[in-house]
Amino acid sequence: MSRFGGRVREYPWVSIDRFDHHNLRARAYFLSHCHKDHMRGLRAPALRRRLECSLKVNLYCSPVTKELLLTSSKYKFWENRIVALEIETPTQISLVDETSGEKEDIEVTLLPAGHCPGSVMFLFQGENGTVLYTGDFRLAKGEAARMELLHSGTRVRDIQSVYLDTTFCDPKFHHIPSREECLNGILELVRSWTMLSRYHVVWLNCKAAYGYEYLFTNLSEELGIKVHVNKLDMFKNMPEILYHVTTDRNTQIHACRHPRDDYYFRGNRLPCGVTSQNGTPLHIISIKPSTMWFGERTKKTSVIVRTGESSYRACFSFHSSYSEIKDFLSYICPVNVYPNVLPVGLREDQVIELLKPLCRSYRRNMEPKYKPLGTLKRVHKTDLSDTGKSSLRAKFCDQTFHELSEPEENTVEVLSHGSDATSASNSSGKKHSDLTSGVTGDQQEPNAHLPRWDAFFKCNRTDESSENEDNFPSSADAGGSQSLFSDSEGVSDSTHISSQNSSQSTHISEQGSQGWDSQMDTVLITSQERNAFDFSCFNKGGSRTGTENSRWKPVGQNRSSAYDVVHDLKSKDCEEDAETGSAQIQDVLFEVSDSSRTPDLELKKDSQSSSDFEIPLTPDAELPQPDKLRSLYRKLAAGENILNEKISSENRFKMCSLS
DNA sequence: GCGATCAGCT
DNA sequence: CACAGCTGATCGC
Repeated sequence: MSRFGGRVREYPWVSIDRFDHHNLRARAYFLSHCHKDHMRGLRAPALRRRLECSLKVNLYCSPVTKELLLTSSKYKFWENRIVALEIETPTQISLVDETSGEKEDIEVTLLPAGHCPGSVMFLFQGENGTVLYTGDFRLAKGEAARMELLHSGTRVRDIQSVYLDTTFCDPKFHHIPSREECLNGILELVRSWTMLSRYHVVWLNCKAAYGYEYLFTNLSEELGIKVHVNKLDMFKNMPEILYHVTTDRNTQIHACRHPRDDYYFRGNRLPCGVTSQNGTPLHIISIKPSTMWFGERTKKTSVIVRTGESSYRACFSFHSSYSEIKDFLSYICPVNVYPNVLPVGLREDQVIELLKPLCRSYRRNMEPKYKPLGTLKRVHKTDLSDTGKSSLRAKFCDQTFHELSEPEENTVEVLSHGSDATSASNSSGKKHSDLTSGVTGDQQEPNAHLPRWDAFFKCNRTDESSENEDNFPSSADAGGSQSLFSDSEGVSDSTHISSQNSSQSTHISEQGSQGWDSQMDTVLITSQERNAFDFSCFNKGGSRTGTENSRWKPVGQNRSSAYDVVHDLKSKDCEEDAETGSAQIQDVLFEVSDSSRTPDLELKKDSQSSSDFEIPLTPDAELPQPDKLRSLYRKLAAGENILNEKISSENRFKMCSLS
């Protein structure tokens, strides 16, 4: 939850995502997206009165956010004061003090944030420097490098301060499976269930908030089944969403809600009340999207976990993972960073310690030579529908904005909101146990001269080969190490999957003993890249940067997602389930399983499952030399066995984490 | 009666 | 397992 106070220190006349207290005096308001914790005070009488007396005060947001906001009658009084700004279109705004006539100009640019429909980040430019307020965001690695307007010419902009979504800024959320992987897992589960019969239905147990729409649209698109929701009038002007949702309860996918929906579900009833069709009782499973639940317990490849006879958890996140945050921030490399959110279980000073190494002057002090900031990775592809905007953008790019210059003697300021930097001074006490991993997260940079696995393989995939030529820390594309395992057929794939199993199943049995549903069959779904997804619902009419859907597509990935039965505590119960379909679904789901687990792979799994997300380097292990690595890669690529050359699977992980 | 705040519950 | 909400109780205006 956002604890941002509303103001950035560089531009105190604007208020963002907060509308109470001191924000009542702002000269302009900004709303990044339509979640309640970013709308505090927005419909309060105090602000309403302010609006009536100050005729020049406006609220700026994206067109989709405006649409969603005005669907609720409680915000109707804003109607004539909301200015919808197009995405990625720099706009000049005059901040006028109506009593003194004092005026200050500021330029604002909306950048897509990938958090929920209409969500944006705000890039402010003015006489006090460039400031980026991220709102809430989920951006994949390398996404910042593809945002043209974060750059000036071919270089990244000189950004003074970033006000950052730090929801998952915690090493325990180091990796969260990508949107596509999560979507894939859910898709295959829903597909498997709904195809059993027309009486097999799925309840998506989603929270009451915007952000699940792309899940609904993709399921509907892929399966041809519309999603039942309570309300859809907010999408009345968004045909790309509207088409895939319905208020007709006669459908196999439900995302409807009821105050006591859990109680309903236990009584084999959907939240909308439906329990049978034509007299035939329904077979309902629930899928609960969660991130935190996964963050603390799973590894990279488990996207779906069965938690009960007919209950599943699906990994799903609106917010960037720790590594995505690090990638984003280290690419921007601002002078200052301010966390907007306190991750659960972390203190502010701990978050700050994690972020500080990614800021500019810290890096300058640590490295002997000045490391230039990034360059634009790929020129933004202009949408055909992008009429008029490209010319605007061209005009904008012709202007000479302050080019990136060597910063003066800036000191790193990583401050808490409203505090006087007291927390910025290093408390010499004990650090969070994982803090150091944040600092060493950049360790790959000194090894830039080493051959890189992904670069090596990309040589064969010429379609995107130009993309990885620069040497950014963020250049690990679309999942880096993960794609190493899921794409290469054979040894490493099954090794990786089975490596997840032991600790996973251990954990599950713990959960089982804590009173979860009785049948604790655990299902791990390994994700496969499948790029049939459309994220257009995020920013209606807005052009998009190269989001995940425009990345490389795997060649020859024809088989559907692999499922792996990990643990079947009570196989007897499965027989009893036969009537409701649980047994059938196992047949459908688990076509790929035990055959991939050879005895020697089983032996290795323990060493690999010791840490949650990354396998740390063994302290005294020596790094392979470049020529050695090169030959290893060549052999791996050719499918040759390398095990007899002392390269255990553990070392393969190390190489993977290097690249 | 409304809003703000908090506890409790997903 | 708490992502983002809702409901209900209480208090003050």
